[in-house]
Amino acid sequence: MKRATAQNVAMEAGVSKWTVIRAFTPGASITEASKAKVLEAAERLNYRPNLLARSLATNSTHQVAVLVDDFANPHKLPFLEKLTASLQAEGLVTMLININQHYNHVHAILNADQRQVDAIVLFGTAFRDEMLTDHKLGRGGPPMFVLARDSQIEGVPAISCDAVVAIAEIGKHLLERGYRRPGFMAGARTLSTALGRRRNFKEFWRTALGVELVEMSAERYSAEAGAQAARDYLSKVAPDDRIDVLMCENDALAFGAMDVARSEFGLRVPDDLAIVGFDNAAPAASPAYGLTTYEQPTDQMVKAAIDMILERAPRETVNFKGELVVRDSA
Amino acid sequence: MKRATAQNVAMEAGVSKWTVIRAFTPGASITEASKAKVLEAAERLNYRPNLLARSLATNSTHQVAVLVDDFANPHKLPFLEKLTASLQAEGLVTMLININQHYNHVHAILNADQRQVDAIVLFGTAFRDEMLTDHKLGRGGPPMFVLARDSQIEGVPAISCDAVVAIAEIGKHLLERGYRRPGFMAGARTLSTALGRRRNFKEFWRTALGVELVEMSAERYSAEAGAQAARDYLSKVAPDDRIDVLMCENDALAFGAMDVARSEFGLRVPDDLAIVGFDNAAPAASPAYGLTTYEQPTDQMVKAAIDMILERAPRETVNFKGELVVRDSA
DNA sequence: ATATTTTTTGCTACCGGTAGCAAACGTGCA
DNA sequence: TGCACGTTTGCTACCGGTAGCAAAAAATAT
Repeated sequence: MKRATAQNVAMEAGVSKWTVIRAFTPGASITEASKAKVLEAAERLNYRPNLLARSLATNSTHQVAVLVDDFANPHKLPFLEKLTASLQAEGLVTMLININQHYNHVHAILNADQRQVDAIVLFGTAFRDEMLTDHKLGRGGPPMFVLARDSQIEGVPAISCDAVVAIAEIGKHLLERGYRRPGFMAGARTLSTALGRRRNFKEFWRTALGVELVEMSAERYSAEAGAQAARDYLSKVAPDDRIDVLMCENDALAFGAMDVARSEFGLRVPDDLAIVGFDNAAPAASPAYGLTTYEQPTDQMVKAAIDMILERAPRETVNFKGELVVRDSA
Repeated sequence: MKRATAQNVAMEAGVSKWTVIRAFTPGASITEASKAKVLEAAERLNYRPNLLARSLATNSTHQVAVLVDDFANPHKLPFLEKLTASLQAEGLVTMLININQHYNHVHAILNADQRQVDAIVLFGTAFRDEMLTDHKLGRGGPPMFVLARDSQIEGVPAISCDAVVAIAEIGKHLLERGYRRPGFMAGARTLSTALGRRRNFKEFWRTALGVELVEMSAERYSAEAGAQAARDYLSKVAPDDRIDVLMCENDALAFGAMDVARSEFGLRVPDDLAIVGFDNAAPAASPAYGLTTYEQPTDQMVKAAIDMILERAPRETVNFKGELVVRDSA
């Protein structure tokens, strides 16, 4: 059965279609009598306005494209939950776009643009800045934002957790606990801008103690990749030459690294090797891991993103301060 | 700057707007010459077709609403990754809808319907069947599907993992390992249809050994809720009277239960208490948990769902066989 | 060269709403 | 009773495409 349109309801109620529209427009000029008549007819025909047609006419879809590429990170899920809930509370709907080998940023952005989304959020996705600057997609297209990641791109504000402050806090804590031989595990190496944490961490130790950071990198941001990177390092370096603390770019890597250190090399954490993560993903709190990590202020970040989308706040890069969560692993 | 329309490109290229449209319609009747002319003009004006207008005219949005309510379950993330990737491979886009206190199924379904989505997928969400049957939303609205959960609802096919087979396999395994005093931890208790696993498990033990299942239930489907439920049980029941194996309705609950059993009650898993989960979420594979669990055939399920959405397969309830993953915990 | 067929192009009508103007209506007041 | 005024209703034009028919142009046959 075909859906009823305003025109159908109008016939049924014996009025014009514009009167029907008015009955469904809050604050429109219409008498109680005709409104009741229309609503009753609408009920009978099971009519509800077609938002597609409305979007076309008003030039606003109330849809926001959210691009995600890192589904291996358990931290994404609660973050995504908050983001979608907050968007929905503002009457916005989430178009979730999975960025992968078969569907890259350019595909995604062009498609979202053609669908007339109100905004595009790059949610922690890994991309080379040139990709966005080359394709001048800005031209009258939807505004773009980078969430939970840095961005140096002109006209694309970033909403993120202040990496400088975060690393300083973590570094200070590790220094106080007496760690002296730091290591850092990064995820996918290819991305210039994604490496803020590594750079800051390296700088910290150089300045504080004059020591060089031992760097390793995982293929991807996942526990398996973290496990493999840790395995490579630990099997290559003799116990006495090893680092005493490993900071991982995110918790997923840290879980993998900790698993390998404990079960494959018999190391005690933190006594033989301390481990620090980043994100405070759910398993970090479990006694099985007890991971010392850094929690991003996701509520603030989500709020800020939405304020920018709705133009309630200036569209410019902002950084929020997170919080060090000290547990057993360091 | 306003976006260019087909009309603008037509002026620029010196043709009619229908010729422009044809240049962007694969297989349309148009000479190479005018196509080239149009594409060049389009490039100059940065034109790309407005999919909103197309959707309105063709009565098809290529959008699929995916409703999710259980963001505490880490298993959701990789599943969602597959689902979105597969939808995108078919040219469909995912509208991710977060079901919670402030935004229930009726809201979500009505909204998705108004946005003219091509299909609605209830992805493992908890709802009372009446909710869907009362509101006769089917009337010309988009087809609905239940994914990764049972459904008895007329006209709403379910794509799920065969609970009977799954529970039989798990039960058989536990029986062989010599467990004799089974317990079951369910998530949110309110849902009649969601309790298939519990019912089958109960039935299994009754039939096999004539023993009664010890039942407990968590507030929600999360590690914290699982931890609390386990804590309640273990602190209430003396060691000698306790169950020897606990099957949890999903892995999230199992992680919480295992954490509490080990770290708060000093129990060895599986010696003092064996634990079984369901889903094979990522942490289950970690040596920190080594959880025996049951893996749903997510690839098959996703494929089946998409085949139904695209009407490449009959729209009827299907069950797939999963696989028992035996690890250390049972 | 003309007639016929095929391909290409342009056209009207339509998808289901919105914006804002103009006519119709009802009411209060002289 | 007539006029001014505010409210309600209906109207045209539009958002940016699609469908399918008719006219024009190009290709082929006679």
